[in-house]
Amino acid sequence: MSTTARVSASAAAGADRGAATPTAPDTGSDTAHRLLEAAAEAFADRGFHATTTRDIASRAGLSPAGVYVHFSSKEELLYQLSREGHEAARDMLVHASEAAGSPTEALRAIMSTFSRWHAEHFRVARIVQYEFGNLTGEHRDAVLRLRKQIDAVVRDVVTAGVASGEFTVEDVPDTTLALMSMAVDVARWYDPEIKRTPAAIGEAYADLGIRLVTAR
Amino acid sequence: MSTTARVSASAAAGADRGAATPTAPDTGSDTAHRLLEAAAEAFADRGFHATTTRDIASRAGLSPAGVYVHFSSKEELLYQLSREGHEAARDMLVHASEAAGSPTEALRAIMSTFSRWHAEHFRVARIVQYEFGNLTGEHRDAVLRLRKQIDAVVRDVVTAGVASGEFTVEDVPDTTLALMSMAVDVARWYDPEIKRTPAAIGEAYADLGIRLVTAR
DNA sequence: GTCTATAATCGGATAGAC
DNA sequence: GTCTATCCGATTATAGAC
Repeated sequence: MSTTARVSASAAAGADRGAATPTAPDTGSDTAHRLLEAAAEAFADRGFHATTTRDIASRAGLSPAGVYVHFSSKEELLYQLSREGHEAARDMLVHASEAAGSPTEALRAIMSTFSRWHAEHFRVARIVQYEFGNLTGEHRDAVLRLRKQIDAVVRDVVTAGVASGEFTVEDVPDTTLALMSMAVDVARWYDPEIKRTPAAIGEAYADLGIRLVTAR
Repeated sequence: MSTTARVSASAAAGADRGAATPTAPDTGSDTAHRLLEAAAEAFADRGFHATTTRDIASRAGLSPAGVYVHFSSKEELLYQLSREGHEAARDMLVHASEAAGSPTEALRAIMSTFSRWHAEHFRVARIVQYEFGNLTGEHRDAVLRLRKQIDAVVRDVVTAGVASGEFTVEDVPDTTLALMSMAVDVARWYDPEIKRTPAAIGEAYADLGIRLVTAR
């Protein structure tokens, strides 16, 4: 389904998954993983700036100083979470798109996958969508590149559907944005207490996505 | 257009607009207005927690202590902005809905008004949509009531359209939420630098809204 | 690799002069 | 109603013992 901005899922996943480089943060260890989980919960619930490193440390069962053995700063924790979240979302969309036999199937797969992910992983999704602005320098640039890849996957499907005559849209980039808005906003309102399951949300949004690209 | 949750715009607007009560914050004066504008800019750009009262004060041309003559706390500033923003959005939607002659017209008016507002007033809109969780106690309750009124206005239009046979939807509350998601998310991605005008966004989203409630 | 202790700074809010 | 000065708790990050 992808054209101009084709993203190979395997290549993208492999690029930064070699033997750990010596300077890279210690994201592999058990404790680092606990810290990432603690930070994800805190950032999603209270926001990046409202979260203290003490809060993260204590949720992970460490002293305040323990954080800095594994991550050089609070922003480094945010970056790891944001990057991994963006990569997971992108890879899911690439696979959904590639497995589909038509633009209609691809759009259904993309909308159900993407909106379901925003419900199921709503904490990471909130960090991905709403804490991007707290990244600094190169981290911000790196994540921005991932965001552009994600956008391209969806846009390419819409473009292909218009080309095949399956879709009728006023404007491809604008429609792409509206499709993504529906799925992204799931992270804002989703609450694990509600009755609707992430899977049901995904099915509903697949239908709504098709409606958005279909003229009366 | 409204039924179960009818909200009279005039009554709602008048309720809290009498002569200023002695205990109420000084939202009428020039300086208070400058502070609100300064806070709106800062909260929207950097978030509530990342904004310092010193930042707000200096943007308004005051010393750090000057803020507290007009507002009792940083949260009080957030509350005024959030409440006024919610009231403005609600009143616009009520008027759009009441002025329309059919559910189709009402939905077009609601979607174009609401999405245009999220672009034109994207700073206040971001505060309304993303800083709600930083309100405390009664402030939070009061704004939650406004949010329910806003939801009811849109839901009533969808319900009326289904009743008249103009709309075909799977589920009224779920479709209402998806409609609002598209408009709300405008506040996240809108940037005054882009070429699309708020009015054009409003027109496009009126069309997309109709598509969402129309079966093939 | 984790801790205790602490440096260095910041931030919300107040006191009291003008 | 605004200012200067300041209180005082909180916060990120580091030093150095174990």
